[in-house]
Amino acid sequence: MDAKQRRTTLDANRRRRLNKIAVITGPTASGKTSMGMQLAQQSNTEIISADAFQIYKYMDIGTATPNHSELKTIPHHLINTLDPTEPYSAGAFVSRCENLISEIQKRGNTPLIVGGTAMYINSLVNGMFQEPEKVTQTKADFYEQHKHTPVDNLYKQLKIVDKTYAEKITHGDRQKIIRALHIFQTTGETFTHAQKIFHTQPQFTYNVFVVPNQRELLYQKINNRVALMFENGWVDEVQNLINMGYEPSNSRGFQAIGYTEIFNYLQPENTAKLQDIIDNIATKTRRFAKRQLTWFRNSNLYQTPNYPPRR
RNA sequence: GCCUCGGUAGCUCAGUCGGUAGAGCAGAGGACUGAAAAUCCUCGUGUCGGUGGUUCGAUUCCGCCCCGAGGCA
Repeated sequence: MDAKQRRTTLDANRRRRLNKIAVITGPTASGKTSMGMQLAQQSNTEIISADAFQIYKYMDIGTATPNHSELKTIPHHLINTLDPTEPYSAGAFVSRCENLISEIQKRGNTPLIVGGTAMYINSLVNGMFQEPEKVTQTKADFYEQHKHTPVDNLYKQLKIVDKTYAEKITHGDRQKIIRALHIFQTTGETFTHAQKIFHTQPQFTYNVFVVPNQRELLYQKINNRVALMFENGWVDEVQNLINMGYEPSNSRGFQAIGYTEIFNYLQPENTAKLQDIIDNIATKTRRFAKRQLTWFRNSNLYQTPNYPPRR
């Protein structure tokens, strides 16, 4: 390689580095939104949400969707666009997100990805298992079919067809076991192997930043924020969803922490006190944050100076 | 003042016919390839209220004291 060639390679590398798309993530209530807003002020930035539930309409308070003025100041994508009954997933996120990035760059603007759904970010940055059509189509049926099969049986089956994956997950994890079995049945490939052959490459490169935080402070912020959500009318928001015909049985949106709890609270046969519901939701949110922290801590994907703190 | 019942893990409580103790919840650690705010795995947490006595040995039995709840006055 001569000097000139070396220089062009270097330039290309530098360009690639400069072109890296920034991702801001962190546990719930860590301040991702406001940090994203601050960063976005600097140039023509458009924010893409990497969040599994802010994408739904009519679910703003409990999902901590950015408020009206924030949405007005900076263009946001993948927020308030799906009906609560519609499915959403890592794959759906990645394809939408990659399309949006291209569009934004074509406009000459800078995309900024903000969100706390670690699996979505992982999938975006590392690529993911591209589920074949036939898998998607037959999924619901297969899951329904095995709804009542004892997990032990399912796990035994999985151990026979795909020992590697069986050992990777845990014996009670019905959700993952069924998925692996279903993929084996429809594609004829073990999930372990299928993950390799159907793996998609990411279209862009990214710099992922984790908002630093301290555990105790974070838990305090969560407790305060949950209380605030109730003050801001979270119960009314859920009542409104019910009035529109949305409920846990027909809407994926209800998988977001708190919504089903409040739904149950609003049922006529409910006997629980509101304060207990609030405490319960705060606990679930803390546990969720803890899982997020585990993810950020143990993946080489996430980099922020002095992060992660051990405790 | 007297009587009764309690005081054991961060919380709610079980238990030890005397050999220094568990459950649930909270908490901690971990896994994760199209449900991921989902789903799942692992793990402890202690002056057994204080103090004296009996005993080889007391959280357990006895006395006194402190704290809480109820009752009688």
